[in-house]
Amino acid sequence: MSTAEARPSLDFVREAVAEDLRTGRFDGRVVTRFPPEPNGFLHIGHAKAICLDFGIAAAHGGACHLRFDDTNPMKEENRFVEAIKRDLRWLGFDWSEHEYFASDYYEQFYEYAVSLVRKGRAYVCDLGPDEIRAHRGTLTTPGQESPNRGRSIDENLELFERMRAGECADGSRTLRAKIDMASPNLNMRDPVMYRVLRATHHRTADAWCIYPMYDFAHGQSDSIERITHSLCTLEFEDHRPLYDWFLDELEIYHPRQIEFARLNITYTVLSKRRLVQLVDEGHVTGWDDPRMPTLAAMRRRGYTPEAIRAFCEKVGVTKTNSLSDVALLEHCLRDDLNARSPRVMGVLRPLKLVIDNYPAGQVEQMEAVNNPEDPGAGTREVPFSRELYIEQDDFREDPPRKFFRLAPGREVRLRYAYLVTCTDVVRNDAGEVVELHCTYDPETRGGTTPDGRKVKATLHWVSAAHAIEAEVRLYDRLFRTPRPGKDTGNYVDDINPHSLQVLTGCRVEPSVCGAEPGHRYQFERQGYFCVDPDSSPTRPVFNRTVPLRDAWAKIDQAAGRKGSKAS
RNA sequence: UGGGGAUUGGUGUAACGGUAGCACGGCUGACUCUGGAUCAGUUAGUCAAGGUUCGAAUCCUUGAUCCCCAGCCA
Repeated sequence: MSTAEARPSLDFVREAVAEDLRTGRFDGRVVTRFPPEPNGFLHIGHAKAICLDFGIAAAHGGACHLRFDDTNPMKEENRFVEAIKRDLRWLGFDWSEHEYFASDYYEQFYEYAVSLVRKGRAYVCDLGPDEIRAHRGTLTTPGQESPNRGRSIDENLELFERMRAGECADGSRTLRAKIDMASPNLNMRDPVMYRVLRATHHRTADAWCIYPMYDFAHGQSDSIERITHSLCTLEFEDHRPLYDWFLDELEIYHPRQIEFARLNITYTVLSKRRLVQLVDEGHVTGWDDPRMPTLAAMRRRGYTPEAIRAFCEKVGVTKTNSLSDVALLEHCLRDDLNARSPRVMGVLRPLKLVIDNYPAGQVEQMEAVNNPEDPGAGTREVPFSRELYIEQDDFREDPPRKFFRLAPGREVRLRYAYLVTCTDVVRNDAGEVVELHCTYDPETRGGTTPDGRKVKATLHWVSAAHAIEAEVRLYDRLFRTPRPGKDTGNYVDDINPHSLQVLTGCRVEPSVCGAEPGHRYQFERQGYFCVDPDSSPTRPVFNRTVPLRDAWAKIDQAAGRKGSKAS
């Protein structure tokens, strides 16, 4: 074809879709699906799949179905389907009327199974779980055929009907596909299609006591919905022969399964099993604990859907097992937040600063820019007075090299206000600095210097009398190693004990008063923060979404490593 | 010792026989009323060995390493 384009290259999945479009394999249709099991919350690994599934459909004017893969009533709950839908919408995707459940197809699956029995391709097996395992063989040795493999079609039909009718005890019998017990692919060694299980299903309640296995449900669901491209992760590559086998034997519409590598990110875990464990064992406060990699947690922490989508686009889609640097995620986050977050001043660890030559009782309203990246965001007024709070970190009595902030005798700018010079230091009995005295230069109102003199630092501040008291929750990575469990053998041992630091008595400028949960700010020179639902009207609670890149912190840390850590 | 995948700078990802590029990170520097942002520069790579070819990350051969599979989970 002459349609070879010099556009940004397509990933291998999109290329496969493009090829199918060229060859007319699916009559020009593109229909994908996102098939979560409702047994937990969606995490950022799912976001990658979601962006792919919905992205490919959208790129070709096709639909992406949301299908809950609910074939295991033991683990699935309605609260998870609700959470999944909420998170999908938040991420920015719309499945319109295409909301399905594998459990909607149970009757159809049953008929499919019966037709396979009639064809002599499936049989009822009386082996228990342990016996089935023993008969399966190993990776290097073939399995043994079930003693029931030769049952007559009529007997299989009758037995399968009795399984459904509730005449068999849980685990006593299964329906199995008759394929090849010597196959090198263990999935083809007469895989179980149905098991007997008395559990109340979150949707079908007690209508069934037999439930189909994933392999006997997924492809058939895809087929029923006339999916064209069924995208899944690499571990299902071994299942594709079985996916194809069922569809071929059933002689029904046959989508194409394509596998891609799942997402991994440094300093976190992204398997549902592990996330469940973190929640159940109380290592975090819940699925939406802001330290979790779940979408609900990231939302609460202040991540934007745009940042997550940008990240998913940047990591790409391949078959390579990879480990993405969390720094890339944070870059995407900052990139988005920088463009849209209103700036505000907030002091996390307050240190009182008194301007001796500023009139007591006087209050000036200083004009501050809301977002230098967005002129349309306008300005606001911030009250200034004689007694202020600045950040404890912004003062050093004995400033190290390259420390440009406040120190005895040094002049700095108070952002949007005045230049001040430190004249005195007040200490408590323990010798800690508890208050600073300064003088200000009235000629520098607004932070300007009519004489053109320069100061190396600009500090954020709040007026002591006007500031609002707040709680701030500082989050660090949940794990202290890039690959949790890699060296310790147990990822739980790598949990970072300092992943949450709660600061109380923080002071923020009055303009944030009344901000709704979810509202995001940049606290200048500190990072991006977001109002937590735990906030009350009188006392806001902020989550630190991500700190600003901090050149000084890097210098300071490097110096600290060499020793000389004066207290 | 079975089967299925994978292998390009520290990390992620392009290149489809013709100059190994982009992004993140790192490091310089410029600029700055956020030590932010921005801008400029820089660092560093084709798993190995053979072979084919004028020319190989790409094709062939042999080997190495890593991941997945022995649930009546998905």
